[in-house]
Amino acid sequence: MQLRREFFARSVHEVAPELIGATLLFDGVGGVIVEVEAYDQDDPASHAFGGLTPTRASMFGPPGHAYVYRSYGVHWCLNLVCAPAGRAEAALIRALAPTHGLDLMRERRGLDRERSLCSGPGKICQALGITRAGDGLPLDEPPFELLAREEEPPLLVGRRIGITRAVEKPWRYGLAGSPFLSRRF
DNA sequence: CAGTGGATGCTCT
DNA sequence: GAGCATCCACTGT
Repeated sequence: MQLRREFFARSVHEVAPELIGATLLFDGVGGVIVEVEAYDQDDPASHAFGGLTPTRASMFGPPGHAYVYRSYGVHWCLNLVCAPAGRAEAALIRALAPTHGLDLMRERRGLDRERSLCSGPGKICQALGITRAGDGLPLDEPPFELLAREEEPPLLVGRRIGITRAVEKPWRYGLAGSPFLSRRF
């Protein structure tokens, strides 16, 4: 079942754990979300912290859309904007279990093992072909497709990765037992 | 398997 | 000019 835009119009702290197990596709290529992180505007590690800038505009809403940013000048990273009205919050998609379009992913990522096709936010965008052109697009229309999970999966919770501020917040969620995580919890 | 360091280029001060 | 919500290759066990 397709996730509707209203699904994302809640706090990221509610939505992010519910994204684990959902299926994310871009132009028909993608897989099951196995790792996400939550960021909100009161969080010093967040792009929303410190206010609106042109490249970060998508993070400030409306919810149910993509926020794509460039990381370390090299990689693209995908967020799903999840926020109640007036808030700037988003879930960073950190890892997928690949299910759709594996050949295309391998081609885009090089001669990679299935395990490392989508085990990191930069890897996901490379494998799915997501660039700045995807920034601001609605998540309930092509090229995006988001399918709800059928059952509630066993969750892992831990500290976020790769940040220097607010490192103590337990806002990283993962699918327990998945071999496709970007790092172990 | 864990830890380290370089590449990379854009954004904001 | 500093600082990155990263990745990969390389090292050492």
